[in-house]
Amino acid sequence: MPGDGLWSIGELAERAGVTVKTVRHYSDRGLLPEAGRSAGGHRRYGPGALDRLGLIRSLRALDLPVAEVGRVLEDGEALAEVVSGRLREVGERLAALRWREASLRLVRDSPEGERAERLRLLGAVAMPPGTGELVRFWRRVLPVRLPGPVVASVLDAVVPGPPAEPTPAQVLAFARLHALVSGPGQGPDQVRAARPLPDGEYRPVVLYEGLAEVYGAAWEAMRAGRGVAEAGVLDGFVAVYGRALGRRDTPAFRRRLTELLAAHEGPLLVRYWKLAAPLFGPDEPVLGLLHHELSTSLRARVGEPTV
Amino acid sequence: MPGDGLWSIGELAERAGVTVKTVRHYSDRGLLPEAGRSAGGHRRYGPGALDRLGLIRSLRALDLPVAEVGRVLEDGEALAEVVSGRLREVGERLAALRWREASLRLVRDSPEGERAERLRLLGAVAMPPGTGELVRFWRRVLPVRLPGPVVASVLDAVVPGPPAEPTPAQVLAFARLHALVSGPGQGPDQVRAARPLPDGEYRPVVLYEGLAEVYGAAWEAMRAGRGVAEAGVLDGFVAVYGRALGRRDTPAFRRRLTELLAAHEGPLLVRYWKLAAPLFGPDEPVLGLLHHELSTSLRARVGEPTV
DNA sequence: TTGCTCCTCACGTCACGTGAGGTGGC
DNA sequence: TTGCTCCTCACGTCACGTGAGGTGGC
Repeated sequence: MPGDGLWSIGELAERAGVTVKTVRHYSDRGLLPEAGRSAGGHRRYGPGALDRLGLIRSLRALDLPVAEVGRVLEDGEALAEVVSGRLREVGERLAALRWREASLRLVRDSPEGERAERLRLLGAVAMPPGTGELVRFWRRVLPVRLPGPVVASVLDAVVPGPPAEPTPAQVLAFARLHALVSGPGQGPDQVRAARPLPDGEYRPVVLYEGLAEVYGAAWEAMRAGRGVAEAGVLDGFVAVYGRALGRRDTPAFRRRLTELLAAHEGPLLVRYWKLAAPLFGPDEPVLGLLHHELSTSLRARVGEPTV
Repeated sequence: MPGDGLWSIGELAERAGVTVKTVRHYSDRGLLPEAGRSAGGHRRYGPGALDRLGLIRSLRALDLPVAEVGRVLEDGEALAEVVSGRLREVGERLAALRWREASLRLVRDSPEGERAERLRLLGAVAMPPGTGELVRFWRRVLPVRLPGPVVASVLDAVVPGPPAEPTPAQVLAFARLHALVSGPGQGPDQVRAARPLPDGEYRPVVLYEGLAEVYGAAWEAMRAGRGVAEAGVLDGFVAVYGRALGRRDTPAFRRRLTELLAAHEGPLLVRYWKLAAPLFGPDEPVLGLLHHELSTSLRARVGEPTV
């Protein structure tokens, strides 16, 4: 029916640079209205169809699902919302793909003998991994009576976030951390041993809030190039334990504290911090390391006269 | 049939942390052999099934298609190859997603009035865009008689590669470049006008090989903090045109050359280089800019006595 | 009349998940 | 006997591409 100013499906498809099948698909789904049909049942398209088809293709190029494209066509206002939603989704897929790429590299570059075990480790974590398991672990480790807000801020400081652009080494560390924390070997006994002091002997809020402050000071000292365990910080460290235990800072208390700290720096937490350390950014304090430095310095000084 | 040391599908699934449907799926596809069936037709699994299922899940976590998982299970040697293939694929998907993310941001942050046009521009390029259109453009612009290797090295220098992690601005520049180069307004006339000199008046190989060297020297001068158009480089620039045209470097030739260069710095290439410049890395020379600087300096000096 | 276009089903893609309708096993 | 598990189809997902078998339009 030439001369009616309308196009056949083939003419429209060619002008838009898509296949006839694609145009038919959009027509059937209602995205691209036909001006009508010829006597023989052939689709005919009006003058607005080419622009509309172009818009559909542009939106599809952004990977909007056809249904969303339909929404946008019906209501131009919806574009911003739909695009934001897509951005969120694309962000998630990017995170997953980045994690997957690092995992594949890890497997590819693993020595023969370690491959099987690493595959097993990787199979046990999501990509990207959530922090749920780590959080649950710390909730078990932390003293039961600690109030919610304190727990939240501790969790925030001790649970590393999955890096946005992980290296294979970080993927491995995360997988191992996950295995450490959710595998066997962290039953009630091990978990209890990971607590800083035996339950019931101290005031947990005083200890945790005090330690947060001391770690902060230690971190500042470290960034400023001074020793992590300079005298003022170390005194603060001892004072916090003193307050929590209701004891004064005496040489005897320092010796006792040294023993306590040594007894509770068990293999579970040592391994935790070893794995977790490289997962913190250069601007984030690694509490486990700071704690270790403080404990070690204290041990070295015990017996020395208090300044 | 308890006591036979075998597991039902449900027992196996629970131990592996997957659904019964998933196990059935792998069994049906031959990845996970059944030890046999019970009298009533229920699947029974032997002791190796749990490990095998774990391996399947690990490989699936790396997003190997089930068919590839099957290959790896049959032939452990195939793992390296399959993983490499996957890495290639993941790399491509990452590139596409990064491009898509930047495109979505671009659309989201576009002023109302520009959105429609930008959508149209984006719809016309692949994500990530290929360089095919740009290459075809330059093949039309370059003199016909230029030998293959020279063409190849020119193309390499003038066609920007799509950045691996594009910003929205770069996505827009690339889309505009694409439109510039493949849209209307670059028919034979415009393309001929984009050539550095009228055909037949000069020796193209001499010109292009010479210019490559001069641009290199200009780039070095620029990186070293000296002027792009310091005397030595500028003399070289003139000399190359002189050799190509069979003329000596005289004040008259310099004036003539200035006119030629001005006549052929047409809007097509000006716009090309304006769009392309931000698509080159900081360590890559932008030939169009260097050329412009050299031409401009020459124009400024014409009339001055040759040193 | 001969090609070419266009029509409408119907199926495949990928790795399962979701039923439906029926049955085995403790 | 009663739940619970397990069985086998069959269909849906997503945006088309690929036929098959038939017909309109120049």
